[in-house]
Amino acid sequence: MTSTVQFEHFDALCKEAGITPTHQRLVIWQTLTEMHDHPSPEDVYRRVKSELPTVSLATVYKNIHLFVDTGLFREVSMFHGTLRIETNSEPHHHLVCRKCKAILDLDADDLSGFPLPQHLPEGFVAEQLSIDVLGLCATCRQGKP
Amino acid sequence: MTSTVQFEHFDALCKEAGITPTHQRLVIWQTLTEMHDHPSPEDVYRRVKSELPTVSLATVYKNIHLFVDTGLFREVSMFHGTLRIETNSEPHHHLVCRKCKAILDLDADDLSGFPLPQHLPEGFVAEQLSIDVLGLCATCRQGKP
DNA sequence: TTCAACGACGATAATAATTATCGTTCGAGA
DNA sequence: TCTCGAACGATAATTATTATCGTCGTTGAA
Repeated sequence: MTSTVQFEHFDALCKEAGITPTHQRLVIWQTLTEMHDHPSPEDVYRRVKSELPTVSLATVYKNIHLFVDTGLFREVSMFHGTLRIETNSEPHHHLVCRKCKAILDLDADDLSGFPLPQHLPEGFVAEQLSIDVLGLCATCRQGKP
Repeated sequence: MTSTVQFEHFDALCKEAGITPTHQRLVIWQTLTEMHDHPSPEDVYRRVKSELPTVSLATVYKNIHLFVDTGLFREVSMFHGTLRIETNSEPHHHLVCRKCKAILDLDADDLSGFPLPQHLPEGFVAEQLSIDVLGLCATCRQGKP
């Protein structure tokens, strides 16, 4: 459901990022904001195609990378062979099952108050922390204790 | 340089992990312990092949996964499309350049005192934390300020 | 408003990484 | 030593991703 407000918001984001706001990009962006997990490019493609049947998988890839490069979305590929996109814009971290590779979000509160490290190699500028808690999910614990 | 001590150590590790200690596995394991960075399977293959010319790339892949699954090594694939193996056994975290994807190790001291989170979803058992500091390395900062 | 220039799109070929298959060989226990 | 199942090597197949290229859409200038 494309509202004018959403479109204008997207338009502003594109201007800020210095990219052209096209119809395809709008739909891909909307789709991403409506998905509240960590979809793969293929997942996104499937949903976008239902709204925009002629879209190409390559376009989805190109624009996901564009969004990630310009900071509209973030990548979260930890422990997956495949690219995953972070659609949750709230500050949070991840819980990753080392067996089934499921990714669960973890409120930032639970891992708050953590300072950016002080002793970095010469010239490295730290921008953000990515914290993953590795372990076993309930389901996988059944199989192998 | 395979010493008896090393071989016995590997033998014990295999027994503990419940896997058969073969010659190929020994060489792959040794190679990994001698590399102090985050090699790709292809990197490992090249080195192993110099010692064991008939080894197959598939064998390297199979055994890397086996080592990772049984806990002899850890995977570190963050922000890479490709599998990387953690060969540094000291507790530490990573510094990742978001542009060139370089991975640098960060002593655990610099990120110490971090508690495992308390409010986990029902049934999830946290085993370890993986902390990545994202930013720009000195080289990449030159190109795009 | 119209038009040229350039970037974006879609289709698809190509590449890179990884995994599966399968016949042969090796290692551990009887 | 012998036997069986697991591991190996060679390679085909698969999967994910990226590049190519002709066409189309968007934007800014006239």
